[in-house]
Amino acid sequence: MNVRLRHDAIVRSLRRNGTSTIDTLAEEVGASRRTVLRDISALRDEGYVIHSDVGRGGGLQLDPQSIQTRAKLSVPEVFALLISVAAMRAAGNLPFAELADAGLAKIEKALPPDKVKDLRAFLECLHIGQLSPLQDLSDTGKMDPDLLSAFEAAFLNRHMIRFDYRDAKGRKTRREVEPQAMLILPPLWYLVGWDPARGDFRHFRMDRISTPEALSGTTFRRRHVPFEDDVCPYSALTP
Amino acid sequence: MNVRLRHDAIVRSLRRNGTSTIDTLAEEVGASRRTVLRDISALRDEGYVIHSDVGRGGGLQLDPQSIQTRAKLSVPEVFALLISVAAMRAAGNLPFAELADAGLAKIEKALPPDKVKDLRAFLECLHIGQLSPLQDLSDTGKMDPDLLSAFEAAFLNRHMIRFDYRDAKGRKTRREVEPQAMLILPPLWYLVGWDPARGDFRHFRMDRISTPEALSGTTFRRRHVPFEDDVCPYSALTP
DNA sequence: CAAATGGTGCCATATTTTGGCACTATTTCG
DNA sequence: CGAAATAGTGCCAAAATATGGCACCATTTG
Repeated sequence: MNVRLRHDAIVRSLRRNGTSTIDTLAEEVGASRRTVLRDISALRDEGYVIHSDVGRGGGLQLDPQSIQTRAKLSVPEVFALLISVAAMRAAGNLPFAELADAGLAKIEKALPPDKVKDLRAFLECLHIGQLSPLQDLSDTGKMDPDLLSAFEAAFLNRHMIRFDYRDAKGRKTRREVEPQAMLILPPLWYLVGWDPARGDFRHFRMDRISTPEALSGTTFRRRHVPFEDDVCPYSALTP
Repeated sequence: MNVRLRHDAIVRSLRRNGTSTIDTLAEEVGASRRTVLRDISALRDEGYVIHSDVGRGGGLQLDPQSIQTRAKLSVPEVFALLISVAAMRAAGNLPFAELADAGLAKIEKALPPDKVKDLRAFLECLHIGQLSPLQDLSDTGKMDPDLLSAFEAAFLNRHMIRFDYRDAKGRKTRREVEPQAMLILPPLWYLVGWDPARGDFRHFRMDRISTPEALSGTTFRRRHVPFEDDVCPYSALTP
């Protein structure tokens, strides 16, 4: 039997039985006592907390808190999770934020080093604040699902971004802007772009953007984005 | 060299070079052509998308979108991430929600089956709505970090929960309630408990709860929690 | 056509994992 | 106390697995 499968079988068995002796485990998974002992040691190295009591009535016990998933996530998925948690905690008073952060920190540690750099660059563009309660939210629409990949490419590689925009009065325009920052005023999200044609910053509500596209041939330099005092850039999770 | 390390080395090399031939890779990682071919095949099985072109000028190319992390998360961390994303998306209009969901679905698939059942039971208790803009948020405090583990145990095993509560007027009481639901009105979180002593439901703001403790000897039955119409129970991510 | 590339099957060899055994240390039961 | 039950370690031969080399095939490019 495969090592991986045997480890899983041992964990399952420990979870089911509460307490098991090494010999019981060995019989259950069809391996020798010696091998099970080696597996236990390996599981401990992996982070599983397994208590042991020697003597009559003793045995092994798995701490259920220490059970770990080993999900494989793609980089955009990690970005999305991170943004969600960051936005939520900024929206105020997220319980369990420490745990969510700990999870994200682990995920971040598992990323390739240059992706971590990308992640931090992305987070630097993220500004979070509180929306005025007077804002009319009645026409809030759905976000274009292509936004994240277009934005990821645009922010990370300093590409300009082109999209169709429908403003509050329903007028449609085609825009080409430098994506300088992302502003989150829950539940609304804005792209803060420098519009070269107009020589000024413009805020675009994300749910009014359609057919976004990063212009891979272009680059731009970062500008100082004038934010009000109560809007602060998001500080990265792990310092 | 270790298989794991060699796989990592191959991925790194592919990421750095853009296009590599098998022979270049073999030289770089110090293995034979045959072994590198086997490794490429294994990486593809793991989910890496590697394009190949035969003929002069051909070679291998790694699709950067397919790079995966393999973080190991504990179960409470998964709960915390899930709650964060669920709450955020309910708070309105979370961009990239699909991606975050996809990530969570993967994580959920990697959980042991009984933990998935727990997760769903937990989510059934989660009700999410919109806070009235008139609510005074000035005295919002920090959540007790022990809340999640106490709540997890209490919700999943139907244990009563005991805690100290400080109400809006600053009066402190000690409570023992059945945790029937969790109500999220961002940015505030409430425990909805049936108080047997008072024979009625009570709402407790989570940031006013301290020293929570699941009473492991007790159980209770689920009651119908009277929610207003605009508060809906959170529906699990993967159907 | 020849050269450059990815890809497969086979087999002997190198490496790693496994099982068995002897042994130690600790606890519990009678 | 002594015997039994338990976890844990070190060592070595045997079993299993990974590796490298080779011959070979298919496709593309010049």
